[in-house]
Amino acid sequence: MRHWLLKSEPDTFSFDDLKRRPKRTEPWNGVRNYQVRNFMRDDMKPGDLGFFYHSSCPEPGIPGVIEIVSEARPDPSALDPKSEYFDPKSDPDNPGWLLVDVAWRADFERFVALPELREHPELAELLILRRGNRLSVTPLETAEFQFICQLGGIDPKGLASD
DNA sequence: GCCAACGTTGGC
DNA sequence: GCCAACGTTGGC
Repeated sequence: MRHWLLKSEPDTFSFDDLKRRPKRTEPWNGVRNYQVRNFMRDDMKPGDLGFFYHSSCPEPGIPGVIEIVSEARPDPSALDPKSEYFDPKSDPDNPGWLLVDVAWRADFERFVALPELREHPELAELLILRRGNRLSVTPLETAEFQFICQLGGIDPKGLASD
């Protein structure tokens, strides 16, 4: 199983918004970066666990755990002229942009803020902490995933057995 | 609001 | 294919 960190601006779509969705699931649309598209297409699998990350907000950090619940599939917003994610160059017969469905999985007992992530040598390689990192989806090592779960006050083994 | 970093665009 | 200009991201 792979692990992922998905950024979202909470003013636009927060972890609580995800939790309130029907089936607590949301299509992760609007990805318009090829590297992230390729992660979704080639590496993400249903059952993968990851974190929701709040960015561009007063308190950036991780509120909890999400699960990837679909294979990659075409992102309809790329073809919708009314969508803010509309891509006029998209071809309906050859969808270039993809999405996966993402489900709420668990709240952290404690919110793990960005400065706390930076404190730990175990997380030094975390892509999200790299200066200038702009990818909205980044992979995590299993050890990093488990470590951050513990910072959040939950047992990663409890997630695996489900 | 500032600014560093990086992806994309487009002229050549 | 190069690369400068431009736009966006995101922490501070």
